[in-house]
Amino acid sequence: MAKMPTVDDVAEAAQVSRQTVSNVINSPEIVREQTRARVQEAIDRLGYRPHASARRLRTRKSSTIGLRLDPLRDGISGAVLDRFVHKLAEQADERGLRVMIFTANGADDELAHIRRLRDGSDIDAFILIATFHGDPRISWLIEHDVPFVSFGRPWGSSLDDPRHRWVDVDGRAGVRDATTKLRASGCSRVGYIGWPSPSGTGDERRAGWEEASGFDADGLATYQVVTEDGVDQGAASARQLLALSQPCDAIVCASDSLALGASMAATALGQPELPVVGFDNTPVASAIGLSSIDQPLDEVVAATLTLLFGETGDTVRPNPDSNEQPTNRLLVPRLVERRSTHRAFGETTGA
Amino acid sequence: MAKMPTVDDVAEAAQVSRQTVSNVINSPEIVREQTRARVQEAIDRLGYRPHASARRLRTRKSSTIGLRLDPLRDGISGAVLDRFVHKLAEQADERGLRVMIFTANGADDELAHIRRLRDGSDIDAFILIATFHGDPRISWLIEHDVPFVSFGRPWGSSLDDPRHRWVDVDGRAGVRDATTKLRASGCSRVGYIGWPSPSGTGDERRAGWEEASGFDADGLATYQVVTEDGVDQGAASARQLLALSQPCDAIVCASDSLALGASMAATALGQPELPVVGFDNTPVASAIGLSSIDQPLDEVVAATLTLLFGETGDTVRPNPDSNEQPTNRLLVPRLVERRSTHRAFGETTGA
DNA sequence: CCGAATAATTTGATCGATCAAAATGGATCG
DNA sequence: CGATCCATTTTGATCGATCAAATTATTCGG
Repeated sequence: MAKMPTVDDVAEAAQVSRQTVSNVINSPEIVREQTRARVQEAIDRLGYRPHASARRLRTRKSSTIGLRLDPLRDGISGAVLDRFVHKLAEQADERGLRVMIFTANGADDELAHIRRLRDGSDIDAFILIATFHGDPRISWLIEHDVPFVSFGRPWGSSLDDPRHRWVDVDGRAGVRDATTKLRASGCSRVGYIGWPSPSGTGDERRAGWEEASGFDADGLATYQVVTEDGVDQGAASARQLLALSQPCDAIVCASDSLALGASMAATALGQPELPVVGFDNTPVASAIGLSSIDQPLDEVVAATLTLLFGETGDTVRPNPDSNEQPTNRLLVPRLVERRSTHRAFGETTGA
Repeated sequence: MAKMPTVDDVAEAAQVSRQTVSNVINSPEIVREQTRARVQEAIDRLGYRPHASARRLRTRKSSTIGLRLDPLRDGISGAVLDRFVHKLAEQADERGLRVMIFTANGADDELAHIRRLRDGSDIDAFILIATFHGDPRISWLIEHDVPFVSFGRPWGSSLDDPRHRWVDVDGRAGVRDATTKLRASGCSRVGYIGWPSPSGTGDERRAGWEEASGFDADGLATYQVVTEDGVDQGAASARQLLALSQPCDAIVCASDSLALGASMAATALGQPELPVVGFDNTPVASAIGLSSIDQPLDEVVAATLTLLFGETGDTVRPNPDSNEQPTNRLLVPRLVERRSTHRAFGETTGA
């Protein structure tokens, strides 16, 4: 690789001082237009690029976001996080930010990584995904004053500590709307397949169904099945719901995995038209024409970056300590309708 | 954030010079044990961490790998790349390397990004994924002497330019073995569903089937269907293969999407036991019990890093210009057997 | 046309580490 | 005992940029 030109090289070429070159790059408005043009020409001609490490050393910020990739889940739902990662890379780039990824085994290991990256000034801010009840990372990050935003609301304690900025998707509203829609289109007994409690996201989603299902206490108990995530589990649960004396005539699930299983079971039982709705709008859902509740990841990422860096900036804002402005965002998901509910909704949407 | 200690702080605390502190960290073997221990104690006590940017400025290397995330594919198969990313983050970490991700729209945009990151000394080396025929990135990177390795062999020209280091998975062997195995277990007419030519990976996979299928020219033409990727396409193709006067009694597919469709179609036609094999071992395959050919991503990543950095090092090796040592690796995938082929193989493996 | 105020540019110091070379301290040996 | 050699440690310079303060150029009112 040829030796890269430095500010001094450009300065000499443009007959100005190094600082002026620096100004042309960082605060062009304070440089006279005529000078600016001359310097810019030299920059282009020499192919100058600021040396990122030198700049970071001096300015003491790295403009880099750290993101830990969750351990691979075999489940289908891991795909959401992958989409999140992708969107993050995209939008970070637009703000002139970099994204660095790492993996860790468990929260402690993750904190060790964060500490190392943070202390080495490698990374300015972190994004946490998949928060859980009593998440030790949150308190540690607050304690050590490391700027961060979590994708996932706090569960349990410290529910409205303004120092914890977060973005989340309102799964309850998503499920509620889907259920309402199914009922409005004529389904009278909408069943639900969800995860065992306590599960932050899972409980929210179930609550959405309960609110909109129109069942009384008995009905609520009858028309929901609690099970671990998985295609087989979804299939078994669906068979259960369809074997009732008054079988349900639509099913909403806490995940696409469950929905896929439910859908296959329904087909096997000769009811391929049974409306089934999943959650997360994973590639599988789109591939097999399964309606699913889609998390608005574009907005999630945008909100995350805004909370961290402000509307357009690329400088981290410190952990807030007052209630001056909102420190969190709860976004509403939307139902993507596909074959699996066309019968119910009577529309035709591309798969 | 409290001010971080520097080498000088540690030096003072341990009553040595800054260089000795530096040596303790970078070449402990040249420091007297007694001194080393004292310095180490001071490092631990003060919680010192080298400032990454300062080090990079001086050493002129960033120990950072750049990776472009492909545009999101809606297909199920995108999952392979996600797994790749994950493994890469894991193994890079073990070598003390960092991974920085970015996105781009098309090869040109990607090159612009690469250039920027490279010129800013942000990144030492790049990993390319999803190479294609006449890939412009390859020649550009070679031309500009940017160290890189591609996951994906070169297609078309420059087949054995030693300056192009690559790692790939031998899809042909994978499909061949799966086909052979099916035939050995009693299937006499193994069909194939694959992508239209020309497609580097697709053509290789098909060739594997052709080599092991045992068909004559007529049979080869009859028992393969060419189609775009997709679940619906897989289902349609499978129906076609099963409607033959001599229907096939097993199907191998170029992807899990196709295989999923084929499997569903077979079930719908009352043949749920028809052996179906997919490719990529995506989460869906594991979720629904579909046998699939698994790319050994651990090995792929290990080989990639070895080609770039040597056996254990963390320093990039320049683009090689001679044939001294191998500059590529072709790895063999392995069949993961699940429900979809249990009948054929007579085994019981967990899903 | 002068001096104050403001704009534009330059100079010197610094961020925190490592490199290269010089200095120190012992051990070895004739 | 003194010269030599090796192991260990220290000093001075440097990587490429930006900050803070100083300097020079320009504008404007009276």
